[in-house]
Amino acid sequence: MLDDRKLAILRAIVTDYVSMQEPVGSRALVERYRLDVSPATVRNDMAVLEEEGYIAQPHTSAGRIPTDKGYRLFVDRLGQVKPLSVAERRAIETFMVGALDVDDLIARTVRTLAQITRQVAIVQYPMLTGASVRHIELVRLSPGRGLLIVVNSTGQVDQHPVDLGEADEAQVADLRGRLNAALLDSPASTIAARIARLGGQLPPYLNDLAGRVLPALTELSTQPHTTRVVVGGVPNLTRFADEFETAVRPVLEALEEQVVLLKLLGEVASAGDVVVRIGQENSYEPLRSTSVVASGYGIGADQRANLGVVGPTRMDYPSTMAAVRAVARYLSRYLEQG
Amino acid sequence: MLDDRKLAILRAIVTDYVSMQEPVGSRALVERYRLDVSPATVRNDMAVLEEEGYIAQPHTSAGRIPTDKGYRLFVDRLGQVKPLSVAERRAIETFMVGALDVDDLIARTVRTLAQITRQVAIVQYPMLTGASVRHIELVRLSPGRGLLIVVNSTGQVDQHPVDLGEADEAQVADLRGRLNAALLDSPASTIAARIARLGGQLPPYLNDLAGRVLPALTELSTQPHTTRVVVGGVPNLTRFADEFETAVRPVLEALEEQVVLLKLLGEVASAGDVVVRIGQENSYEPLRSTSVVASGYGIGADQRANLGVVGPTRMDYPSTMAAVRAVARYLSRYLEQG
DNA sequence: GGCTGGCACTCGACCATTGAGAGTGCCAGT
DNA sequence: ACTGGCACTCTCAATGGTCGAGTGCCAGCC
Repeated sequence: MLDDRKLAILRAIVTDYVSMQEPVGSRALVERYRLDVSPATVRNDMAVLEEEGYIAQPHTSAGRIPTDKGYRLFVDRLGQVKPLSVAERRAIETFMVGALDVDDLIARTVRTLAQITRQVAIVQYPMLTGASVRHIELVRLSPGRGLLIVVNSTGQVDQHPVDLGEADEAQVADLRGRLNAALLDSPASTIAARIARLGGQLPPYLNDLAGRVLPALTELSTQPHTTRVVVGGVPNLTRFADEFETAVRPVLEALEEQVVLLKLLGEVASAGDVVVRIGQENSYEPLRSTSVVASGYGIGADQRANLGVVGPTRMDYPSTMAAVRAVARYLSRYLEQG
Repeated sequence: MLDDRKLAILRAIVTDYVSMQEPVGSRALVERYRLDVSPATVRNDMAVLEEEGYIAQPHTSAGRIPTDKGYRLFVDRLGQVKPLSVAERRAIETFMVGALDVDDLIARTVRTLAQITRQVAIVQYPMLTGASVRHIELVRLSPGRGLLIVVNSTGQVDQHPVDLGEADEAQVADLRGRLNAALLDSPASTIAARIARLGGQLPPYLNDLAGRVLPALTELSTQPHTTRVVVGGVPNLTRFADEFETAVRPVLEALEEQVVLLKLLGEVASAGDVVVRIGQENSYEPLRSTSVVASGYGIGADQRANLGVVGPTRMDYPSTMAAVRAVARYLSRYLEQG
């Protein structure tokens, strides 16, 4: 029931509204996009599009704006691939040349993504499945309280506090030695099994301590750093100063909640390619008036970390999607090369 | 030239403007604060205060608002100590009970400070001078590139990438062993000297490598974590939605620049007590229309880390200063107790 | 049957006018 | 030295009128 012309009109409405930021009428439409029909015809088609719920009027006698449903159709069927500009491409390529370590790499990534999309960027720390354990440190901070630290071959450092129970310094040193001896240079893929095996071979006097430490170690070495996200480009939110109380505040609040961001990225970027969540489609209530564009990234097929941007529903989807995809790919490639 | 009554009027103006957020006139002043004189008298005094530059009129026939100079006088001589409310005090006490480690402690601190001041909070990572080196790890990531990691007794983990030059795995392991043997459990106060001494005792074949690693190690062990700050309470900026383009955007941009924040805190909080920078007094241009309230904190007299808040010049200085001071003290005490 | 030009209609944006109110500065009087 | 009174200024909110963009509908045309 939506013929080609109606789709073309919807595409034009989305495009125009995104770039002009104000409702678009039938006359402007035929003038700016070569539709080769009269405004009256466009109006008839727009009436149909409105009935079907793809566009809406803010008020009578104003132009139309796309609805979430309209954006969805646009993204799924109408968006044309928009290649990145030379400057954008160069920005991506430049940003990682000087990365010192993983922290720095992620910081640069989030900065770059925010810059080229001109939106708020979110990058989750990568899972480095190719990494192997380089050192395990078990520190006794005070009686009962300790800290477990795992250093892997990429230079990533993960830590987790542990309750040491009644263990004394000697027991801690004993276990630390055994852990390092048994697990050093284990690839991440086999580490869980090795930890389990080690658990059965320990002398009885270490059983209590091991029972407290080993679960944390398993968690650390199989899900390193997954719990951290980095946010950048927050100042870009000031571009929407008009809808401040309604839209910006909830977004700022969401951005301070690591847990929320992780859940958000996790839900959105399940498949390998770029995924878009538009307005109401977001399950997290305060972000119902924004869109999220995200992608998984990582080494090989095992992409379990995510990155993306958050912006207004009226965003330039083709460009944003292209940028997110490009950054995700570059980052993956960089990680593969070490 | 400023008699008591004029000072009382200035205090009343500041107090009223801060709570009401709008210019205050002579009538309202005598009504709300028991000044025991007529509005006309107040007007005369206000004329003097305006001449001296302590207050200003947004436009003719509007009330007066304090200038930066007026706030300065208020903070220096007129602000009365405002004790924290029970709820605030309890919030501070509660926030650290469950702190797992240093990261968690800092995260909780920034959250608490943002919550009770209702402003943007900034907390710098603490210098732990009482700490001793617990483990040194030197990892070779790829030929030439390496990572130096220092774990201290409080569970804090610092890392720094190093250029390993031509060194092979054996040399790296050799140096790592010597570093740990020589430096383990060194208190931070003596570590620099020990590193220097060790440098002279190394066999020649380690000279090149040591020359690359030792400077980084010295830096890490004497200035651990000082380069990191954590920001919280950003959503509070939405309370000033009116002055958006002018004030909020530059603040958001500043908050993304760790370097700027460090410099800011460093400049402000030099002495042990709470320090206030008001508007123009800030050297960093984009923050010229905001005020910074900061304090040093740390263990003993050796307070070299800082925390504070950033807010509009029209803030409640007594309350904010009390909150910053209280949080700084609690945090210091907590760190001392380990 | 689908497209088009024409037309009456609606409604928000914009502008000028106006009145109310808050606040001031000044001055004469106590 | 303080006060009451007064004329003046200026902002803010409300009012009302015009303008124009945009629509829906309809009759006519290809």
